[in-house]
Amino acid sequence: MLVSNVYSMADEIDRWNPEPVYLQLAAILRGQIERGELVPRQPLPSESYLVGHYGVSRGTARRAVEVLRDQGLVVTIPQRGTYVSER
Amino acid sequence: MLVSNVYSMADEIDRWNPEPVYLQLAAILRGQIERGELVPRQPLPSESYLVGHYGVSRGTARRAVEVLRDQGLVVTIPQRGTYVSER
DNA sequence: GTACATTTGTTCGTATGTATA
DNA sequence: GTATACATACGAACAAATGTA
Repeated sequence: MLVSNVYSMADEIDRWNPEPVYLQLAAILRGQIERGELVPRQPLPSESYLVGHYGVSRGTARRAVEVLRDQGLVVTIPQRGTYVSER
Repeated sequence: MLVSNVYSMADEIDRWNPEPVYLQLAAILRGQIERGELVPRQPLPSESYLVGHYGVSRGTARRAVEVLRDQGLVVTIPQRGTYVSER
């Protein structure tokens, strides 16, 4: 079959995974960007969405976004939102 | 010369100093209060600032501030900040 | 123009787990 | 065993700017 044998991440937080939750979430979002599910110039899910959808605290969500920001994948505009970087 | 021969603390944590880090940090902040660098009714540096500036964990920063609070040098207002006491 | 909701920024309280001296 | 220290993670509250009805 034509399905990739590299199974995609479930896009869920695994509480048994020793990897910190904020890094797991950063990896999930990074994957969505790389797969084009999150598009440049489009807003990232808000912090409160991440909180509700992934079941993490706001601090953890913020930290995940911070990782992506440090990697240049997203840009945050205060009081507006965080957007996927161009390029 | 007129410079005091009591050398001021470098306002840095000394990892070789057997004195606990939280007590060193408390002493640094106490010195800043006594020298008037931190003024009554003005906010103390935030926990996150102390974490970043002195390279300590949040728990350690909190313990340092706790010491000052126990000594009546500062007052903490929940969700607001910690302030240098008057008097 | 006003009121409200949304979103990020910031701060504080608390708890757990791990490591080290 | 105790004290110290760090990293992680939860929750809560308030401020400020923005967008919209």
